[in-house]
Amino acid sequence: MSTAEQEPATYDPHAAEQRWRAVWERLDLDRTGRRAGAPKAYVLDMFPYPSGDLHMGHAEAFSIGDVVARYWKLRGHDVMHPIGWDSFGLPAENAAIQRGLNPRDWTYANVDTQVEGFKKLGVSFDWSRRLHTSDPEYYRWTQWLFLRFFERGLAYRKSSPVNWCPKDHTVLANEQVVNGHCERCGTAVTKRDLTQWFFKITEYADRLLDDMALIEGHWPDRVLAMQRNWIGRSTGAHVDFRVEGSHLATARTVTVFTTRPDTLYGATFFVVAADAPLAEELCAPEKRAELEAYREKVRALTTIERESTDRPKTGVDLGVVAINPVNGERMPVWASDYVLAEYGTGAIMAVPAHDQRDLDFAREFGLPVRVVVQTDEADPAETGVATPGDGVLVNSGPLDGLRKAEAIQAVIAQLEKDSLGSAAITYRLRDWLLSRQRYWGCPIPVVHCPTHGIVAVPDDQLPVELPPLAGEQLLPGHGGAQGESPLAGAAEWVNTTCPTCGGPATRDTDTMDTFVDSSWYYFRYCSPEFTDGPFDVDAVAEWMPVAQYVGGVEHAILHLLYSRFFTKVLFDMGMVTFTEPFSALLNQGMVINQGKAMSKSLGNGVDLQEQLGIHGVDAIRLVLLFAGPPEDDVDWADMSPTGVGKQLARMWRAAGDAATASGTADASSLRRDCAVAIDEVTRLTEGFRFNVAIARFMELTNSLRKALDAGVDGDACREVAHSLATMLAAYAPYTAEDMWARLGHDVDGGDSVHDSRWPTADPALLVADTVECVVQVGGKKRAVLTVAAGITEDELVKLALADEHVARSLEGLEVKKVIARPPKIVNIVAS
RNA sequence: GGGCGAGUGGCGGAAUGGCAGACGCGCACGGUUCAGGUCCGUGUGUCCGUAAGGACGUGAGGGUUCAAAUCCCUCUUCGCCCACCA
Repeated sequence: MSTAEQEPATYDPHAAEQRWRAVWERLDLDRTGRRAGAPKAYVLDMFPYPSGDLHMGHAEAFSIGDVVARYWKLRGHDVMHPIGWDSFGLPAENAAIQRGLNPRDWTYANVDTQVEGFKKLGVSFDWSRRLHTSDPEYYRWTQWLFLRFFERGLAYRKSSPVNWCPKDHTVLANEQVVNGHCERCGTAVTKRDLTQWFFKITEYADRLLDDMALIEGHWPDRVLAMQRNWIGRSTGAHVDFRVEGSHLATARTVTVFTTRPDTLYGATFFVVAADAPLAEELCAPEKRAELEAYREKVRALTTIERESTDRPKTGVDLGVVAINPVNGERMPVWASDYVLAEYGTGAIMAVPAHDQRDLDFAREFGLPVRVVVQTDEADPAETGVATPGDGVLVNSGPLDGLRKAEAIQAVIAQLEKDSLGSAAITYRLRDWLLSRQRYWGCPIPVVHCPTHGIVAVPDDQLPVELPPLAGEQLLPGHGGAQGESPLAGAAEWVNTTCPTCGGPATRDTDTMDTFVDSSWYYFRYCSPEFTDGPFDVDAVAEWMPVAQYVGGVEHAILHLLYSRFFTKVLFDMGMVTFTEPFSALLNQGMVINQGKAMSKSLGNGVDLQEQLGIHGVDAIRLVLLFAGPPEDDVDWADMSPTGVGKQLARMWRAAGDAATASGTADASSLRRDCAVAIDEVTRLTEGFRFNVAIARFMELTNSLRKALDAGVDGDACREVAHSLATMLAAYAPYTAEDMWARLGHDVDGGDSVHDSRWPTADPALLVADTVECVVQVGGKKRAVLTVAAGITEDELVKLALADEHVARSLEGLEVKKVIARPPKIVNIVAS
């Protein structure tokens, strides 16, 4: 008879949530520093944007982070697990325009909702460190940091093409451009030149690449690969070409970047970016009109057209010639949009035989093709397929006979000797465009003075606070010129005095990209109340770098790259002693439904609050963790919160039964199962294999259930229930606490499972006396023997050959070879 | 076009050179129950067989090995990232 039948109490997740949440708050279990003197661990979740109430994706992400934080707490560490909000940003502004509000009201109301959501979810945050990037106390220091970057020459202004919506007459952030269309009105987006603020992240390109060695193995390879790809370091050479034309008084030197200097003798024409000033400068007078028309056409191209891959090549012959520095050959100079102004030098030597794009262009305009690297492939001029591979150099003067790599070295050496070029490295990474013509962001703390130009606002006048605008005042361009921030319309705020001369001046009306705010928030958590700087350097030295960062892969490039950049600048400023902010990174996948991202338009969203109401917090947390490896996407349609709820109830009942168990039967098997479970769950938790760890909880529960029903020694059952509850505390905090209380602990009096210690497995129990040994014949399993763990190879082989199943398989065959790996496996080869 | 990753039962997934399918969902059957959207138990890759047992089996094909889901090669399908980056 099952003891469960004598137990009237039933598992009630909702009652547990209410009860323990209040007790935990009173006990203040999650305050950083409660375990003073213990090893420190900074566990960080990517902070949320206050878009509304928490959804299933938040539940998964923060459940993962919480397992990590709770695990290290149970291991006795002093854990800092903070929370805050990335609370500047567009949605607040759009909502405020719609409702005639100030974005602040919408934002902080949503934050309050999410705070309640996290508390209900039982995430073990240290609430005392809470911050919001839109608080003046926070953005004061964002501005302070901006000014330090400005002083170091790392923040600068230049004219740059930006996304422009011709209907709304406004600048759009990249995030507002959806498939080449304006998010707001659906109009196709074009480019427009405006003066913008930039951070000089390119100056750190090499360090961003090289320092990856410090985090390799602790960050997902995928993320590092994406960053490497994004930075895009190419090695090659700069080569100087003289450009001559009747209208050019003296020959103009134009430098190109190439990764294939070995193909220099194969250059048959020269191309400059059509939208670069260089094109205009070089253009012969009689071609001016044609070039202007072409540039107009290119500018009018929508982002979609621009990005279409196999658009035919277009261009204009500029009517001037470029002179190949190695052989004096004269070649035509064209302008085309397939050469990018922002990459390399904005000019290329075209080698159609060995570059597909150049070949496409040459075929479009009937330009010559000359093979200079002999490969196995057919003639590109005939096939239309360029041959970029390795081969032997031909038609290349002194390079003839060399192979590609040798030729690259040789030609660079010669160019350097003749001062016609040099080895060079180019990056795909661009400087970070940080200004936004929006209201709800951190104001850029400079003023524009007619006499002194751009003047930094003195530190003691920070923060430059946002004026309170609301509703229609937030419309793009409101009160200002086209392409200006709504702040331009706030005359009282804009008009100020120059800090240098005291004369009339105007404030910069742009605000910063919200990625600036989020590039340093994890430093602020270390000393959130600090008023003498963005952070207390001692507190940061104590806690950072972050031991474990958890967040979505959607931030693989921007946020994580920017944060790494900020950390390196802070290092250069002497404010921190490390160069990488996040020692380890875990990217969790998304929660999808029926194979697709949950969304309102698809109508496949699953309401988190509703699910929590039905199944309870722990069942939802656990089902999300159990669904698969944390880095994979998990599909809600594949999950069974009911099933997981039953499992939790089963664990809960087992704990209750164990509390009063009075059996006396042999407990060795149960103890061994428990030791193995502890050992594995420990490793699995540390390796983020939460789904498998949960499977082990279920197995251990099955063992305990059987033991209870079989009348196994009561003390042993209680011990196992304690171990189970303690480990479960990291995964299902409410249920674990309930189990703990049922096992006789006075939680209200301060004896919480979350203050207990992770169990350790008795090593003696992990070593089994007997082991199952598989015997194979020709690789096929024929028998399973139970043998002593310490069996010798000879004994094992003897036993194996003596087995009747084995003997039968060997009938009529001759044993050729026996491979034995005692005590686990024997393989007999026979024929 | 380039880069990276993945393909295992009806489903989510385990196993990273040594018993394929742990654990769970689903399903079937039995017990308990007035009842079951409860609990307890048994079974559940496919095929042959009443069974014992056997054959086959990790996208396809080949290779390495006593032994391959796992390592190597070719192909294929899917996913993600970047994309006229010289």
